[in-house]
Amino acid sequence: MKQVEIVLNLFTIVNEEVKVLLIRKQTEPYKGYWMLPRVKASNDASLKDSSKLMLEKLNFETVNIYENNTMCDFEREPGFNIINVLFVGFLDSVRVELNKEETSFEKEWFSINKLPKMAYNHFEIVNKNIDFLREKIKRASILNLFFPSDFSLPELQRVYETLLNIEIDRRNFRKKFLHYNLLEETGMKNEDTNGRPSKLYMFKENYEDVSLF
Amino acid sequence: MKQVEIVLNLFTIVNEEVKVLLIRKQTEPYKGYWMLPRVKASNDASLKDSSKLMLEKLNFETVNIYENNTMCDFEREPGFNIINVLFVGFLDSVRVELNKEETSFEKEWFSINKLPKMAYNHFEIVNKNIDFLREKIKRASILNLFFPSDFSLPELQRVYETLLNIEIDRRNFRKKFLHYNLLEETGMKNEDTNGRPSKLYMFKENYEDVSLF
DNA sequence: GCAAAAGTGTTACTAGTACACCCATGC
DNA sequence: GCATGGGTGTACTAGTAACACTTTTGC
Repeated sequence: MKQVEIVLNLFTIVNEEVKVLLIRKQTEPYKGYWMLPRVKASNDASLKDSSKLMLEKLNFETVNIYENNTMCDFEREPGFNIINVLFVGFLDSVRVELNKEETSFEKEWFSINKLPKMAYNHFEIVNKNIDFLREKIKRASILNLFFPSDFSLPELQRVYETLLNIEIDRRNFRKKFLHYNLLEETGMKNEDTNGRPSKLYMFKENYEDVSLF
Repeated sequence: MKQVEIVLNLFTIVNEEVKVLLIRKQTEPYKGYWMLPRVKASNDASLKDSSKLMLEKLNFETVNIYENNTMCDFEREPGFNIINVLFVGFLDSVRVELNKEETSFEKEWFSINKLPKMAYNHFEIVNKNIDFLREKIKRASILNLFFPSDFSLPELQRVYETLLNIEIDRRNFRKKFLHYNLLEETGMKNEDTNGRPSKLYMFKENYEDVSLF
């Protein structure tokens, strides 16, 4: 037998820490373990549509997700070939904050450095997706999907510094993104800060794909 | 119902043209059309293993293949959700030459600029995989998988010039690859040429991932 | 010895890095 | 008015791009 599972891996960055959204498994096997949100691939909908439905169940509606790859969990059940189709999304802290409300299942954001015991091969999956993310932010190509709108350059910089584990000069970081003509100002400012409010940006409709790091 | 198909997309470059391997479909639907080699995902083997089997059937044994992504062909048959798992490989002209022998099915290398009528969504798949390839050769990360050994720098350069549709200075191209310490000489030379034989190289076991283009 | 393709080094320019001061806001 | 974080310009350094001649082979 064969089974196709859609696995959703949502990332965010809070206080310089990369975090993933996990939910608590309520049934055996692996009862009480944490896992990535998942759903069986529907026969009546495309993979993308099924994953959108899953996002809605988690109360995220405006998150862009990106299909990464598949992973075969051939070991899980003898005679069963389980194929995980991986979707990755990236949320800013505002969207995470809006999602604090109660759900029927336990959910929590875990730092990728302090992951709990996870069900199935989900630990492996998270690591694969982190690599995917790390690689993707090195080029401009799909950054607009990960960062839909309303981010400040210091915020964006923290994402880079955290994920790539490097330190970047603020002025040079600005220069890079503005020089390559990737961004436009929204005209808004982020006032929820101690110091001077930061300008908010969004990616342009069309920009050239360049290598950033 | 749900069905998982492994689709194999082999590329090569001959005379500055990017080519893909297609086989002729012998049964309805799309009888007589060309298609990518494919196989149903086995219940008794991982996706990777199934794809290796398919390679053997095509008489390619030493080709590295790389999993790209999935594509959902939800429209193909009403009530059927067909999930294509895409594998991509890259062959040098020597391996292509070795594969000229007869097979029970018709196979042919088509230039990506002159593709024939193709079955299902395979045209779309080929284009997605070309983009994948194009993106991958811009970084060092998995170049060693695409170019396992025994290539000359002029050959490699032609791949870049063709796929990226640019012209590169020979000296600067060499400098880039040698400076980043990606390659080592095999000590062999390619004698099958008109002019001076070219040194053959291979990628080192370990090299740093850098942005090349 | 001539045609064909490969190998090599130097200079000019462009892009990236390092660095310090001023600015807007909250308390 | 001071603490906090954001925004800006310039000089220097390193990496990329442009360029011509020599070398090795086959015929």
